[in-house]
Amino acid sequence: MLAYDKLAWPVQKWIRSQGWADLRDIQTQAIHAIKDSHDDVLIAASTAAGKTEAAFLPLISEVYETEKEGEGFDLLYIAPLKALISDQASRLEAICQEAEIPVVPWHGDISSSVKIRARKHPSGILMITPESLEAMFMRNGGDIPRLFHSVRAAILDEVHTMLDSERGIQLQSLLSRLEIAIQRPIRRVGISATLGDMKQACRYLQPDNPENVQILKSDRGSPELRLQLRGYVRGDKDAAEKNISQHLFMHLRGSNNLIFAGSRQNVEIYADKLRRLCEKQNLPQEFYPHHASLSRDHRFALERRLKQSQLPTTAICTSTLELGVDIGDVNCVAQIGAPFSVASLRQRLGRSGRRAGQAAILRQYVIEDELDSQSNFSSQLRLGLIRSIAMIDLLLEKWCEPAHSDALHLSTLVHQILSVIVEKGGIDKRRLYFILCKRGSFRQISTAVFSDLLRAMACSESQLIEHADNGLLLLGAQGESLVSHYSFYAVFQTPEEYRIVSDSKTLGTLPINNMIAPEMMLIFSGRRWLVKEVDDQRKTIVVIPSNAGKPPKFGGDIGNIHDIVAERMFSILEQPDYQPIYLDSIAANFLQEARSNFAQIFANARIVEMGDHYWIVATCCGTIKTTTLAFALRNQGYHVEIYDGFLEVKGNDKISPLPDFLREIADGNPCNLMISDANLNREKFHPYLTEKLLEMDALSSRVDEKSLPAIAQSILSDRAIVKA
DNA sequence: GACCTGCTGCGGTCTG
Repeated sequence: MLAYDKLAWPVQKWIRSQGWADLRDIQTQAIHAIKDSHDDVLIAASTAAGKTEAAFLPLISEVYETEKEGEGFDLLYIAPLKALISDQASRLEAICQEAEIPVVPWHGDISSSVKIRARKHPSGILMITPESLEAMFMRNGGDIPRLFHSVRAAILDEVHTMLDSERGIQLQSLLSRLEIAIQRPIRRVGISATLGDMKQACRYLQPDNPENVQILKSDRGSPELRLQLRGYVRGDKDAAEKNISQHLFMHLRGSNNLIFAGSRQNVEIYADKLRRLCEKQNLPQEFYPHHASLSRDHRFALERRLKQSQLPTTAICTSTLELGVDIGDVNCVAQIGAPFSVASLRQRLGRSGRRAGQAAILRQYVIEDELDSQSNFSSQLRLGLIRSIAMIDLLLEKWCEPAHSDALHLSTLVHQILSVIVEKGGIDKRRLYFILCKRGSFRQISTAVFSDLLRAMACSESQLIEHADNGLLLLGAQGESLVSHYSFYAVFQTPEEYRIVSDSKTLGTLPINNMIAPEMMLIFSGRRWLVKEVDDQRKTIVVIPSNAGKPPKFGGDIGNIHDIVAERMFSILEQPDYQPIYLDSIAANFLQEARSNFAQIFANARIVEMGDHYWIVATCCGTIKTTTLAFALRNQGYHVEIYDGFLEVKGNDKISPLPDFLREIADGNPCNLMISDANLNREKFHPYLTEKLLEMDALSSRVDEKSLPAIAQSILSDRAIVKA
């Protein structure tokens, strides 16, 4: 039977009205998989391959063909963005109109009257955010079975954003709570364009039976890729930025494009330069900035202008335009500076070349320092360029990062405990453990850790929960106050601002979303500082001006470079014969310099003594493992700076030479990995945990203790060969 | 050496 024939007639009618010549490959696959089995399904296909329709055409057909008893929603669609929900809702409405199936978008911008009506007569497709679903559990917990008993499937869009993120764990927990509430399993349908590890996504969708998830893949329709990587020397003042802007202006003007500038500040810098170039030539404006600090109206107007395609438009943006809502086809994607992950590079590139016969175009710009005798070794190795090449090559090989997935997520567990207590109005400890840990998304949590956590939540400083005489867990005073505010539903932290103080003067504020500890360097207000003290109570960081000479390498969040990317960077540095064809002459020259400097500095070794008590170490690992080693060294008294796959280490007379200490680590001697005075309060509910629980959480997510001896061994081996 | 995401219920005022 043809896939088309398996669809209900109103759906067939809609397809005919679209004038489609054929169903796409992924849609055919999905129709067969969904209609012929009850399996969970993972739909993985490139952007604009018709994934949403692939999931919904057969599911809407099923809803249409099935006689339902009583009221209740038929399908549950969950997406990470409000804009995505609104966008998809209007597309689905057209399909559902003929079948008379209601489409109900439900998020913070939807009026309460619509929600009240839908709650009164639930039916059709509920399209909701994780946070709004959380709110439903907490405000109308008793109503959950009536609303959801008839749900046929849960469709999770952009599922890659959920894997092992706080929101993802929250959503997984909500889905398992939903299944417990309606006393039966719910079929899962995941949708994504950017999955590094299909098996991991299957485990996310169905932790009990990952092998029963049908994986549907389609590469068809991935366009030809044209790419160029251009190198620029930093030069005086903003010479490089000026030259890049001029190049962008020349090549992008007159069409729709996206420029990913890397940070909000860079977005403003390039938007300003491009705007002035338009003004200078008396041309109408077509370059506009887009990032999260700009007003909603401004962002929305720009998105609409891009989508309507009437006027040529280029958005200079941060990751705001990387995901989700359809902004139409884009001629070219420019990336300034090395991206942070291959996954996000792939997602960005997916915005270009979506029309048949059109190529996707990537323009990568890299700025490197001018070298002199004082140059830092990271400049000498051209690490920005090397990382860009590594990422582009991995992109071409269709690889992207899998998520890190051993984290305990204790902050999110605190959130879910409070939410279940509210939903049930009080609950027995064993039942709570069953719902959240045994059956839910917190399966790594032992009963002992769970008890510790409950104790921390009940203690006099926290007062999140309390034990009633009948053994039930209830909300405590602080818990009551937290859950009564609407800011509770989101599980992720909006970064806190710490005041930066030097010489008892406030320099300004800095969002803290990384571990800041004494002896770390940070850049602030264009100057270099050394952190002397971190006061979590007063939210202040006391700094003093740091020594000139070495550029500080800490400021902002450290991006998580994956091990595979770091390994590829070393193989690019070590293989003189490999010459990517997409480099311009300056970039090719940078690469040559990088290789000759690498050979000169390291000369086949992995650890190099640069002077008295001063070493450079090539860890050849990604950020987590490199950071793990850095913590072990810092706790031993070394001063350590972290780079991509490298450490710069300074010792002193009182501690042993670095190779000796590495030998101890290689022999498996235990190391102290935690910095007791580091800021471990990173997530929303961390302030309610004990020191011990915080350390456990950080160890599970931020470092990789197990790999430490192996890293030390490979560094110490005479000639450690990096695999290509 | 970074970015992004989300939010209820109720009471007040205004409009037709």
